Amino acid sequence: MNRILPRSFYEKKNPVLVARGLLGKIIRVTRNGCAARIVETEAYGGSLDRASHAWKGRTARNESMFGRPGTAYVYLCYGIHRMMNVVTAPEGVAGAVLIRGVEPLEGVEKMARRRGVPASEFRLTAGPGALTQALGISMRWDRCDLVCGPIRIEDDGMRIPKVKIEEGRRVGVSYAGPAARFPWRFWVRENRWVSRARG
DNA sequence: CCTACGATCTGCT
DNA sequence: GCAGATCGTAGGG
Repeated sequence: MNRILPRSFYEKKNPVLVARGLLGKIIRVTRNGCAARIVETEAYGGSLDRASHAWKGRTARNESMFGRPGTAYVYLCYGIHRMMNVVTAPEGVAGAVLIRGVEPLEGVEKMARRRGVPASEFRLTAGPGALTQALGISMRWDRCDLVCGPIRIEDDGMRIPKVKIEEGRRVGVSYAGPAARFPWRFWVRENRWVSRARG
């Protein structure tokens, strides 16, 4: 049986550790029966990370980033795409991990219908905006609990060997000065469902 | 009130 | 490689 990741998993002070640790874990939307394995993540920090929404401080938009570890931060990007993050820092401190790519496991036909592309295609769940659409994650799930809420992150015992984890620069944050070069993006080497093959 | 813009994706060149 | 889609947020007047 799969084990739901405990709150302690998310309470590490460094989002980079959680970003690495989430590779190979399973995200499950209990309501619609869809599940997928996480193969690509990015870590985001607080006031010291210019690429982070929390860089300028606490606002109504990024409020959930300061919330309880093990909850979701879902936001709208470019007016079109929903982005799914896992809050990782202690309450009151900003820190999150963006889920950027997942490998479909269950409910694949539902995912294909939501996306409007064949289930066999790479586009089904590669990319942060694509995977939220595939899994049916909307703004309603902002701030929801990932330990006992409608979205869960599980461990089925699979381990990604260290040599199969690659790291590189985060995507789409070139405006962020030195922070743009932080190697805070992680993905599973040669996995088909990684949004971009290299960093 | 008004404006600029973004942790993206797609389709076309 | 590039433009367009599309809208909530934040900051300025």
